[in-house]
Amino acid sequence: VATLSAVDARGYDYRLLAALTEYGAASQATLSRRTGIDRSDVVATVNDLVHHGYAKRTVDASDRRRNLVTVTARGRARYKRLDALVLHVQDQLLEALSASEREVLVTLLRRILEQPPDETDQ
Amino acid sequence: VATLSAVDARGYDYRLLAALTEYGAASQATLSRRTGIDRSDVVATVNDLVHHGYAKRTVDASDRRRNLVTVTARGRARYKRLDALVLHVQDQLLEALSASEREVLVTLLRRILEQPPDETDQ
DNA sequence: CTAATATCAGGTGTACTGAAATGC
DNA sequence: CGCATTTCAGTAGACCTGATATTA
Repeated sequence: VATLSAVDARGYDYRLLAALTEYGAASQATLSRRTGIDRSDVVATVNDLVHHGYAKRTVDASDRRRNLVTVTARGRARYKRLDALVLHVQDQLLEALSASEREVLVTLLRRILEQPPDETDQ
Repeated sequence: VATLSAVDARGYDYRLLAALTEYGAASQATLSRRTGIDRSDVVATVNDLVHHGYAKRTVDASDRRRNLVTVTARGRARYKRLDALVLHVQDQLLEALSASEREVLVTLLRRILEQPPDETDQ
């Protein structure tokens, strides 16, 4: 987090750029679903990415409601830079754990996250 | 988090009440250090606790800079209620893990947290 | 004078809600 | 018509940065 702000980026930027370069161009609603970022926040973040030249916004010809968001070459370079930073931070954070311990940790956390949400409140 | 808001409490309330009932009365600066909550936010949260009758604020006679914060009987009852809620939520969250798995998880996370912070930035 | 304390005013990133306009 | 998409305006809690006044 602090590392991202040092290069003037936020979590939303990184997550959107990651979705764009890993999964390809998509409409904003699709990006929202892929990243878990709220639609409203996708709008603001894409505004920012476009403004910095990291992405392009074009109307989808086959469905003119949609804005197709495409990553630019600059955006891809930006993502590579951010991703390297994030990986480096993760490595530092997990340096107290061995490789097999990290696997155990990920497995346990995944089990928690993949738990069906509780529906007791009704 | 959502559970706390259902009873009109926030994380800061819970953490301060916990520190007060577990460690006893203290000055606001001490509470800040014990809970990791910023001094500014301690002020606002104590305001709220006092307003609801969960805590008392009195000037420390031996050092008049200090405000001694004391938990009231109401505050202790409040904490018991919140603590029960939190424990229940934790249990739900971790229900996918066995008791020994939970121990492993806690051990791994503790190792990460007890890591000396990185001082690469100079 | 230096240091600690309490307080206030404000800013930021994350997350969400509600409503409007447009197009399928 | 219902439905999806985009956009804007606003709210909320967590977290943090100063600056100020008081007292040790």
